[in-house]
Amino acid sequence: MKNIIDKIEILRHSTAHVLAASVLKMFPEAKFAIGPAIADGFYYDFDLPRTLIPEDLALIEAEMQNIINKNYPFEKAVINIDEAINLFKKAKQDYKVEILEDLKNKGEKEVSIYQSDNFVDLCKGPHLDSTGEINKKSIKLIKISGAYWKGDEKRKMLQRIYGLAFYTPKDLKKHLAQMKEAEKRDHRKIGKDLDFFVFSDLVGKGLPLLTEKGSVIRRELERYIVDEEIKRGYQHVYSQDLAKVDLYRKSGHYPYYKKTMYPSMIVDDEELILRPMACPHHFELYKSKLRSYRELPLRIAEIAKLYRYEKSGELTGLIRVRDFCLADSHIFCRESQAEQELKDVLQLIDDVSRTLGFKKNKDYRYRLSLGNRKDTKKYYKNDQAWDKAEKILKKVLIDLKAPFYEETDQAAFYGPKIDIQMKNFAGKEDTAFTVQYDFCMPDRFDLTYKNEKGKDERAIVIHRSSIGSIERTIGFLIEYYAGSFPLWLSPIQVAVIPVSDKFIKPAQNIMEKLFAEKIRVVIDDRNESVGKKISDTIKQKIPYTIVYGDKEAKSKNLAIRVRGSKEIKNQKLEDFIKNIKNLIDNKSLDL
RNA sequence: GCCCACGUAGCUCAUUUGGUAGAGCAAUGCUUUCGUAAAGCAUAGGUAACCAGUUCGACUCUGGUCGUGGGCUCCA
Repeated sequence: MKNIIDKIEILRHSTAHVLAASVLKMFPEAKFAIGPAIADGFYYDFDLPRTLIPEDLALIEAEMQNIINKNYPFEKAVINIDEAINLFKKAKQDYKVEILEDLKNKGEKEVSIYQSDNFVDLCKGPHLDSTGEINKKSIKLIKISGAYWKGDEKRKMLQRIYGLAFYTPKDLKKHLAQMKEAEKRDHRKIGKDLDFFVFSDLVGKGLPLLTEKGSVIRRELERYIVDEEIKRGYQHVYSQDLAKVDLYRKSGHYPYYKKTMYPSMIVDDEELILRPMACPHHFELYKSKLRSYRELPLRIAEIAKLYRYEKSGELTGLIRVRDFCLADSHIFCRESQAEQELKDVLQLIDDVSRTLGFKKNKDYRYRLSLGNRKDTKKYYKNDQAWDKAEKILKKVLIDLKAPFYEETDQAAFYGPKIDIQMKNFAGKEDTAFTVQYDFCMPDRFDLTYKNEKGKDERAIVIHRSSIGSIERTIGFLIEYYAGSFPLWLSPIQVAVIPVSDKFIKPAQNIMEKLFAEKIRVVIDDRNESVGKKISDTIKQKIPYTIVYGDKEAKSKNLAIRVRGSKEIKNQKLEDFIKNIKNLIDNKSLDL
């Protein structure tokens, strides 16, 4: 049953032991926490007498090489758990003792320990036979960071060392090259280089300012999604960014979300707050009149500005901000309609993703985010409803043959959800879009409709975002296309370059004709060489560049350079306009 | 928020142990009027993130604040 992934995990975990052994040499009083294999490598958490500095990594790595050279065997011994506790107590390994006591409480009778040279570690294994099996040229320590013991921010912060480990130096090199490529595609770097967004210390952290170019991208995405949703039967609304705190007390968001909400402000006798979500606003819209079963499903949608006080260390570029715009919607329906609505939402998300160029399975996958019945603090208590909701979400995913995986303890407090996880070039995943099944809010807000018999019935709410947070989606797109946006999203679609001053006038005429057709066009009439201007349009990733001079004036044909190609296409202006408008209207991914 | 690292011109970066800043690109001006990845010359541009402290003297050392990055935790 062992496959290659398991094997490389053995290598990675064994390398973590070698790391720990090296750290022990440098710091005999070091305390050891845990050191698992992770994607691409491993880490180990230590409690050390002093904080590590980056230069330490080279020293530790040198010691690791040494241990590998010595080819120590990994020797396994199975011992009684009380014996193990005594052993690690004597060694003053508090963290290991804590792990052992947890194991003992769970009923474990004996545990295995592994020894290599003088380093003994509690570990269930398995391991390589000896340290010499590790190729010392295919491992590398990469970074130091802090990490809470047991992931609990109230516990001590330990020092974590991350490393990479592969079978061959070639694999390591390949991985490092990929990391470099990801760095080049980093939306923060490209966003700055191509002038999409900026940050200002004075405006504040987590509050990006979209430049004109970035704003074009946002406007196009918003127009697209609003039109698309209206086509599919959504009612698009505008509601306000401010609301009384009472609204969130009623929705029940307040106790759960208090930490991520901005503090309230008191104006006259009202206590107001910047909204962290639009749900309750849409509920109030729903409740503004008596609803009939005939109106359902009722889909209220909004490009909603939301404010969340994210911890400062969590902010990154456009991916995680404190003030963002969510393509949000709440679908009010009968329980019997929920399955079809969920399927339609997933279809919408698929269509949106395809339009943006993201590929299912390759670029994104589905996460069925489940609750935890035992955690009544985090989740609304109603076991039966949770079971039902989780079942229906799973059924929908299976029916649609969607590639998904399950994760517990990832649900919203009011119900389980399907998260669409987008993978970036660095291999990390972020939630792009989300679909949630809510049986809790309808109770709290008393969301009802009149059924066929004129009796009140409880509605179900599906929360969903189609194109996600616009900011985050722009971030994904920047990285996905490395700034070379599809034509319809390109801030500048066409650049016109007159060969010399003599041709500025006719070039302006061309520009005006394109402009009149709502094509985003600029003219580069700077006193620079043609080569220089071409170089600039390439740097700016402008899809089409038209060079205009004597030849074009005589032939009435345009010389068009298409992004990504060195060849020059010749085309009449009318044909070019027709062609490009067609590509824009179809949101073509090709030029 | 916590651990670590970082913050020098619009951008990318120099300034070897403390002696008050320099380059390329960009910008502006002039020359050139140019054919598909960077023409030439000149000019201007800095309270070294901010605030204290140590020192005869701080970009450099110390402390604090703000911001950025990588993690932890959290999440759209």
